[in-house]
Amino acid sequence: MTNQELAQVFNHIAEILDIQGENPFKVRAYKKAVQTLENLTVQLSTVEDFDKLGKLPGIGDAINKKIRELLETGNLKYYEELKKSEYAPLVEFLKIPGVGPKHARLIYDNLGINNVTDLENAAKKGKLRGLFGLGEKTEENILKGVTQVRKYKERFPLAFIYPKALSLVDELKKNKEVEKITLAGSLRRMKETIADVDILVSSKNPESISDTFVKLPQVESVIAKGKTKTSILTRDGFQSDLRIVKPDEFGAAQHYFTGSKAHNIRIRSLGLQKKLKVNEYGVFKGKKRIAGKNEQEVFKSVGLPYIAPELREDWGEIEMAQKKNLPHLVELKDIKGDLHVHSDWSDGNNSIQEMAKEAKKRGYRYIAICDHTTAVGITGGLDEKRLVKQIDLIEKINKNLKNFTVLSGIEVDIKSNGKLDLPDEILKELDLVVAAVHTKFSQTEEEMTQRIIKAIENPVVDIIAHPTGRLIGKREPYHVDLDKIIDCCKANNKFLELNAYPERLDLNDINCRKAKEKGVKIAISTDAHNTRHLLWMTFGISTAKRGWLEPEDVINTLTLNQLKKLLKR
DNA sequence: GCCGTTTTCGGCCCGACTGTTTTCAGTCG
Repeated sequence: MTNQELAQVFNHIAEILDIQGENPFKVRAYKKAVQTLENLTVQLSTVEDFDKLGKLPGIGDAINKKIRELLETGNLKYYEELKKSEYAPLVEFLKIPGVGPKHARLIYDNLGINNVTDLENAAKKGKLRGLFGLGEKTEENILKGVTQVRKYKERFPLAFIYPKALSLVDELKKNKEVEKITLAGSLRRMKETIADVDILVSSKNPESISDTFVKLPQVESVIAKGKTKTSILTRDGFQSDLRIVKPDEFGAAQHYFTGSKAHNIRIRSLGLQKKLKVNEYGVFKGKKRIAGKNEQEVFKSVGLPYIAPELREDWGEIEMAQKKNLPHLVELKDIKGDLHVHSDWSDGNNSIQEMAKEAKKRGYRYIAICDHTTAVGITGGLDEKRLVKQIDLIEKINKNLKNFTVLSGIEVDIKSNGKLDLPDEILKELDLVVAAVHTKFSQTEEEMTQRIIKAIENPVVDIIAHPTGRLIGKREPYHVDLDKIIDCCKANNKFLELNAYPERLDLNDINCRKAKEKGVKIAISTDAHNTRHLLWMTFGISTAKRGWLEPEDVINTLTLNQLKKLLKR
């Protein structure tokens, strides 16, 4: 049972308890445990005695015991009983915006409705109005909500949302009453998927900003509109929340609105210990406001240095900040090259020269052309003959380049038996060998793990590309024991890729951190198939930051000479 | 259910908006 599956169980428990009307703090305790489980860098199922990991935040005796039962038996009696509760089916209602545990319970207790279809019919027939606290408007909202859930139930990939969010910001900036403006929420923290776009504005004329916002061309409908808080649904199907504060409140609001929720709760608790109240308007000692103009002030008031948005998940950053031991995160400016890009020799759209020119323009010093091999089944995958020709061409291209080097690389396929798609003799001639799994994803964990280990143990291989094979929202990772893969890389002095291709982001944040903890270095590569894709490095960097990576953890922060030395070529 | 340099009991982050109400509960982030 994976951490994620454990988390799902406890989340389900929390929701059922919530509807049953349990002590809200008990519900919150379970949700806190869910957070902890989702953010762990270790798979609990692989740890012999997880008490040795030290105290896990929010997991006390009771939940600890339940986790053990789940891991040992695959079952939890308490949970099985809870699922038999007549209220259990109502958790479906919680997905509908505007419907929470109280309304779910109210509707069931009075009308006996326990599924979304019946709920929809009842709302259409006007049967909900008249229940205590429910009226005509609530019925309308439930109907809208049901449609919305069916239409847009997923989160959106970061790279899909990011440019659309920036364009909302650009539109808002046209209103001259905007003083400062920033993205906030999970988008500022650069999570790999985004549910909604949070925007924060400071202005002396909030109403004017709200008015502009609801009239933007992107607006499909207005969800809520107030003086300082307004929400819309965009035509692209995501929600965007706007918050407007006074100029000197901007920092406090920015911190509050960036989250995460768990991080904010910790900061507020730290504040409370110092008898301070922290909210979106500032930090207060009694009635006196002592901070809030910028985020640095807010952190300082609770005794912490500035914490980068990408770290604000309450997965250890507060403790590290208290010890003045925060990582110096890798930045885009540290990157000296891209170690996995394609050209028109395989399925890329641009020539080697064009890719090199664009990379140089970005300030890089090198780029590795890593086209596919034939096994991938992509037209134009390189066989031995063409690879030899490409090596020659790259040599010629390099003679005409100043302060920039094109490396001869390959994205060689790891066949299902762990052998590579090209002979070692030719691979040895290259500057860089990136190996990747593209076929037979259905292998067992044992088979897949051995397959990749065999590749890592092959002396010609340098980097394992997109190590888990997942496609965000489309394909789950293949079954692989990543701990063994990481250990094997460490033992053989090999590297793992953080593939910045927006739907991959593979390794993800948590696994990057795991690799770092075990001392395995990472190559952040775009897997670009045309010159525009080189821009995706931004998302690679943000994922790396979320994985706590520092420049020294990333091999493409090295100069060409340092890199060559590391690759022993 | 969790947690503790005020506490092993008694707290648990905080505020805006909506819809339904005549002062507030529910929901959301």
